[in-house]
Amino acid sequence: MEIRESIIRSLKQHSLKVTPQRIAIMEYLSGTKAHPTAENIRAALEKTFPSLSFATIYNTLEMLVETKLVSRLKISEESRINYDFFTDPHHHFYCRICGKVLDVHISCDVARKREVDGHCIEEVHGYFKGVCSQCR
Amino acid sequence: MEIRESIIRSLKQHSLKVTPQRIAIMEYLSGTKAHPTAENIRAALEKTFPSLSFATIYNTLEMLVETKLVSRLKISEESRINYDFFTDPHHHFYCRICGKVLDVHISCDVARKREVDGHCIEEVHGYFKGVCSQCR
DNA sequence: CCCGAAAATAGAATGATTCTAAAGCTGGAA
DNA sequence: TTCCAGCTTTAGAATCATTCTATTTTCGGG
Repeated sequence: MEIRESIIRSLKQHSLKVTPQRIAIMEYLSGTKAHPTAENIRAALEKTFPSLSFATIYNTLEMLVETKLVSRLKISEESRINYDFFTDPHHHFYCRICGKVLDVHISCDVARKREVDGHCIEEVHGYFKGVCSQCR
Repeated sequence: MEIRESIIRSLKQHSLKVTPQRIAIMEYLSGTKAHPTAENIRAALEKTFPSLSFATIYNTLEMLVETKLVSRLKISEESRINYDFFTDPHHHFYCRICGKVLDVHISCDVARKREVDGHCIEEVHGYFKGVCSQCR
């Protein structure tokens, strides 16, 4: 399988061990647009990995954030972190009715800046909050 | 005093009781550019209010957020909330070295949008992360 | 000045995330 | 192929910012 192979390749590139848990978490993240939380990941994988622990999930996510494959979204009002398999830079929308986190398709000059007020920018998060088109 | 009067006025406008704790928290917030956390507020006011509890601080902050006088920033990497006495809409910068949250002075068209992808926007947060001018 | 309602307090509870110690894998070397 | 050191996983405990609870105190209209 295509995706599985590229996941294994990217683990090896960073000299990280290839484990079924890591592959499953990465496959799940890369295959969804839902910006899952750690709990979502556990729920999604509990059939195939009944003993998958939060420690493993958080360790894997930490590793993915370090290697810039995934970014952490602190957008929800529920004090949970949503994880986004990083493709192109884009902004996000949080619906206060249904709680979903959605990608926003918009061109943003500001997000492309490499510095502001003399500060060096390494990361940009654009968060919109309100009511999504479905919940209106 | 000017500021104290306007604080009292805005509490009365929302038919909220005027208490010394509320005034102190609001005065402190409106007088700083540091985007304090609940803990920062407690530390700043412990001399004048030795028994000020977190419940009071969080209740007051909740009330200020409800009345749109203050906004919650989830920008730091330390899982704490920074509070911003709301004046004009503006973006924020988080320095991963010193941990400070700074105002960003930049004009942003995207932040003025009232909807994206059919979603109704009620709130916008622009978060930049990196190394601030002092820490560079 | 009184009194009911709202607010403040101390301390317990919550809940997402992180840590810990022990057991289980992974993958390079022999 | 087997071995083994070290990295990973696991269950469960710990952490810690925030929220809740029960009680006491304060506010402010009458």
